[in-house]
Amino acid sequence: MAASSAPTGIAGISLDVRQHLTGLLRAALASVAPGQAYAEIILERPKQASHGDFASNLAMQLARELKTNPRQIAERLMHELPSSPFVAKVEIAGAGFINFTLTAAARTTVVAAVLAAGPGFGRGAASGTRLQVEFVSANPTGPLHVGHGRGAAYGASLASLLAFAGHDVSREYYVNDAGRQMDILAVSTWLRYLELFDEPVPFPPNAYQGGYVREMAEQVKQAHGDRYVHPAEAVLACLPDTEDVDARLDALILAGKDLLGEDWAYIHSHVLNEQLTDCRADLEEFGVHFDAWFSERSLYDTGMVARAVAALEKSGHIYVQDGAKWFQSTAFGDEKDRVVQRDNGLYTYFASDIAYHLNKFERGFDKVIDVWGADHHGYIPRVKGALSASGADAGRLDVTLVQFVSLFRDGNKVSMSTRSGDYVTLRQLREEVGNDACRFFYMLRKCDQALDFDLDLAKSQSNDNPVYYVQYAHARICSVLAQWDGDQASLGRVDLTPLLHEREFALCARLAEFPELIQGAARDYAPHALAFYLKDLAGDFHSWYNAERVLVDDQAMRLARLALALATRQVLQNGLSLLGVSQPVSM
RNA sequence: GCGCUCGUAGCUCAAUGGAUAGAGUAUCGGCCUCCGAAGCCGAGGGUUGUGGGUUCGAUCCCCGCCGAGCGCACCA
Repeated sequence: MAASSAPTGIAGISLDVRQHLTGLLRAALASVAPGQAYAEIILERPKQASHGDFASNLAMQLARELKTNPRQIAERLMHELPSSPFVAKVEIAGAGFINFTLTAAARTTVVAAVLAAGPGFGRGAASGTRLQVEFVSANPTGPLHVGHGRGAAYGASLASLLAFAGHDVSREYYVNDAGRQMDILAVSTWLRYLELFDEPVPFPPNAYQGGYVREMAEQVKQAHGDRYVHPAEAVLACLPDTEDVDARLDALILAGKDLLGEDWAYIHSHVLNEQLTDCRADLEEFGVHFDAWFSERSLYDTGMVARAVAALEKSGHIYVQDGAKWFQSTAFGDEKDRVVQRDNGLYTYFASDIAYHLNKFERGFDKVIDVWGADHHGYIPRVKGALSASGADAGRLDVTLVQFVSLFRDGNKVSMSTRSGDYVTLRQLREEVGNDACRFFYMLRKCDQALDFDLDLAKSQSNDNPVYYVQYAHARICSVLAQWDGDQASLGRVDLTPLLHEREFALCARLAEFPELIQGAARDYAPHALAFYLKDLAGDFHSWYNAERVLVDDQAMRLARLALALATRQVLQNGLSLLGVSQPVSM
């Protein structure tokens, strides 16, 4: 067993103590029930300290097959367990659990392991799998709002988590720079610009209302004077005689393209650049970084959209009806078939999205993860269907839905309409609550849970925000280390046997849990689990720190406790940095 | 109407099919001549929406019902 092959004693066992115990159980199993020798052996960490460090439900799982009382099976398994220098006690409890209690040395050795690995403690072995996480991908038609903020915090933390767990991760933002929405933003800006020259055209209710549109119009005026001015009458003359607001808006876009000619492209690209630059800066300040910004328009420019549709056509998944081309997504479980090319010849957003996802797959990712707003859930069957129809493995696409954020101010739900420009931006939220609190707060609920965000509460009670609780633990450790003023590097080699209190064992157990927590949270795409873990870790630390003094006179005791504090700080740092939350030395 | 995501303490939220369902907050009671009280210790607070099923065991898996949010475009 590991014990005999580890001459340095038990220093190396902490990371695979689970494996070690599994080996013991496997040996006992082979003796008790040879026919079940390959049954899965599960070891979990009991929630209650009195249940030991690890528990196995093996006996209960075998009960049915062996037609025997679980507790009897457990007794026999326990009797056949090989002895181990790491196991202090084995007990049968409850319905038939086998509970293992480790020796003191086995429980505290994690401290040395943490200090030896440092920032790498908890990092998974390289898996060799390439993942892509695409998130935010908001239309660059206005400032990011608090809903985007949740997607940004979730996606960024998820990507960091997956990378730390051992995967090769690429973070991507899909820029919708080719659609009608961008045209609407361009024409909105142009109309505001015309107003500045006293050529007022009634501003459409379904155009972008936000103040940033007026600001962009002002910028254009400053930079180019009256170059883009046309008489209001000329614009109005293009309007159709209809009450249909969408038709009127489309007519305005056409009027802009006709009257401005080549200059339309300038307005269009100017507003795009303005919004994209702002979005990028906003996210950077939020600690959210991307490896790639993928342009939707590039899919058209390179002919990939046309090729994707043509391929589907060739494989017989497209039919023509009412002048439009339809993808037969019902053949893949969708509710209805979907248009990929309109009767006017223009491709739909769906068409470019097919091309985009095929492109992702062509880039060789083993797994493509899309983080979408929950309102896009109906979109999943058609995208997966299109991938399947194109001969791709739709199972390589995982879509994670992030539920809505409802904002409350003064007890009232804040209406959130991008079009009306009436919403709280991510930037405003960050300024009110702070980046750290924002990032952590977003992570305190799993993504498929709707979030009620009370602005007043978040603001007035920011001191009660859990992020401070975790950061405070970090600052306290920094403080005590500073007062000790010794060589921290030497703490990695100290004798840990003075650590004997239950609170010290509990803290050690929490530290030892970190690597498997990382793996589990990465597997489940659940960065919130890390936030909850850090809260628990900080709690275990505060509880211990309040009960036991670190800087005691006894040299051996002092060093052992300093080592435990330093190891705790290391794991706090590793975890907080994955969530994009700072680790202040003092607060 | 159909589909997706949900329903857990007064409130905000956790819980790889496991043991007495946990934290925070709020309420109540304790702890600073002592390394940071943004902290700690303790108390009360629950028919996990509801009715069935699966099994040694269900908050978790399956079905019905009730309720909430979202979606059901030749918009993105």
